[in-house]
Amino acid sequence: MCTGTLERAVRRLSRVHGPQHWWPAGSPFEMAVGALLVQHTSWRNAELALENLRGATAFDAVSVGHLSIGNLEALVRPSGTFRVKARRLQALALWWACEFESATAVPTRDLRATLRALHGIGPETADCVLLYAFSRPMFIADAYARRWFYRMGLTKPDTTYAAVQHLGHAQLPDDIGLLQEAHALIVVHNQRHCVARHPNCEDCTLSDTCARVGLAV
DNA sequence: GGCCAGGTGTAAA
DNA sequence: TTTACACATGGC
Repeated sequence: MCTGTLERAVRRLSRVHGPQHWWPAGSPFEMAVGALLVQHTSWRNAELALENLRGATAFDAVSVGHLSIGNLEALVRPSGTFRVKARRLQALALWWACEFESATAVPTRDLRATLRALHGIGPETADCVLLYAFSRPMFIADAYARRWFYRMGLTKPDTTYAAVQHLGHAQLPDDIGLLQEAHALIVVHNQRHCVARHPNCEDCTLSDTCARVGLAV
């Protein structure tokens, strides 16, 4: 693949779908909580839980971290897997309350390892927190990015998260804004195409717009 | 009623 | 090391 091809593809996504401006939040902590609550659910459901937290607390790490598990479960319930997420959220909030200030000075690689060591923070959530809450240049190699890379002929179906991420970093500049938009655009692009849900469906076709500009889905 | 949505941890093979 | 499964709500 020629250097710049992927960057051009991302810019085409931006022209087709428009600027996304993820992640809507009032603070880095709120962004991190959003990344946790959106795990395996829609943003709509995560937002319902975020609204509950805004209504019940000042939405800072100390007050959220000191809520009981029972209270947290009730508040995050709309985001699904609420018993699991309540515990993950408590762990994140308690860490954040103690470590956020010093974490801002920690090198990205080390900070990622620290986040990954927290309960319930896997590779994708860690990278979302790094990219949106800590403004670190991370390419998020989620399922959508992996499918998109595969459909562009860049990877195989079983290419690992780490390998897709490495390719993303190799082909895209360390531009925070571009990487933030790239993640959002890749998600939106996939969600707007039937083929994303039915990869083997003969009836699924690209939208006229995307086909015209040569975008893979 | 079934499928899908901005994953992760755990346990068995 | 890989695979299977549990976790669970809300919209369509």
